[in-house]
Amino acid sequence: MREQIVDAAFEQFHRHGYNACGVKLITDSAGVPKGSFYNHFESKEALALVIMDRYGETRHLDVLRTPKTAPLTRLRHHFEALAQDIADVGYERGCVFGNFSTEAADHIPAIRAGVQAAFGHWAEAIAATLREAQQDRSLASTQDADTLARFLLNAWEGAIVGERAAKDGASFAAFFTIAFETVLR
Amino acid sequence: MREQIVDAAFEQFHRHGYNACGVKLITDSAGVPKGSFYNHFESKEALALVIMDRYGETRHLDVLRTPKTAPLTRLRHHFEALAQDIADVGYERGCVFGNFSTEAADHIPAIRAGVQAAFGHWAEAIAATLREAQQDRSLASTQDADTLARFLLNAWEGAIVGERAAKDGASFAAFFTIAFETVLR
DNA sequence: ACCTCCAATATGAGCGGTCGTCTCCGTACC
DNA sequence: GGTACGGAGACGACCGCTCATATTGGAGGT
Repeated sequence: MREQIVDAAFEQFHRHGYNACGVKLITDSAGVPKGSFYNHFESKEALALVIMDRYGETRHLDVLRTPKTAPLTRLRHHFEALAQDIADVGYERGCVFGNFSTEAADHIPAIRAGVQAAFGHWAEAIAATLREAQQDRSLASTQDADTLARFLLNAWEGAIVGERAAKDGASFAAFFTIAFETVLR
Repeated sequence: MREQIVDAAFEQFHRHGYNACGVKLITDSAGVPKGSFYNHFESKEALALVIMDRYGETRHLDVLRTPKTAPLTRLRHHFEALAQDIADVGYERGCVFGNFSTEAADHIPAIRAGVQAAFGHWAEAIAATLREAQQDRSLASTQDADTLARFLLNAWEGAIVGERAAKDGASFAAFFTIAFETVLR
């Protein structure tokens, strides 16, 4: 039953964000009674932290570590997988980390810490890939890998924000064009 | 009194976003009774549209049109002004457009349309500046100016998302470094 | 094999509070 | 006298959360 709640919360937090997603919405879509929620989670906030961990495991970070593929190709595949996930649902939901950062980071310290850690791990995985590319000369840029990684991650999150308003794929297309043809060369 | 409500809503929407900002919070911080709200606005949603217009006028787009300054310098001043606004309040609030896009674009069509239009005007102002720079050869990049503009705008919005979690200025710094040293050259 | 008992979980009613919105009446001004 | 606004309060719905009451399942004793 706990697993049903987590599965449903994963979907609903992803779709509606933190504030617009009530406990009742989660339990209803999980098919469990509302009263059962607090048998398994201390609070909605605590559930959100669990969901962030779970969500992090689906961010295709494994693609960045695929052996025998060129680093920049892996990076492209990484973002393509993320883009496909969002395009598949008609650009109708954002990134859980971005949602939580925008909605809750300012007034819920634990959520802010969770988002910060998630972005940190993600940026580090990208930076490691970029360092590989710099070492094998496939990336000529001498910009600091951590700075590049943070910039790319943020540019991606912003592309999601833009796509949620436009829903036409243009922001994602601009990201791939500029990131891989100009930033990463 | 209408003006008081608009001023307060400008501040509160900016700080808390759409969902976490109630009508009572707005009227309280405006110092007007809650009952007066609907004498001046059809709904909270209608107020949000007014606020988006007002907010657009404070986005320092005028800086992009300052005469006798090099186009890329104007662009840098534009983003520096935006960054200063956010740094001044301890990175404790986002961009109204980004907030609304994340929180409300999916389920409130009028808000989505407003955000889309706002991002469109903003991107066009940046693109015009970039075209100027391409024509006077201060920008060597042959990438399409509209694509570049959309990418930069989204990268900026993403930097705000990252900064709201980290609050250390690193995302803004990465934006200025990569955008002006790598993307725009 | 069977009963007893206890801890853990299931469950929905309901807590105090807030949500966006509306009603109603008093007042002010043309 | 009519229209527009000021302002108190309350509407039904929902918020996150609690609690008293069922229901369950397995351990321990005989």
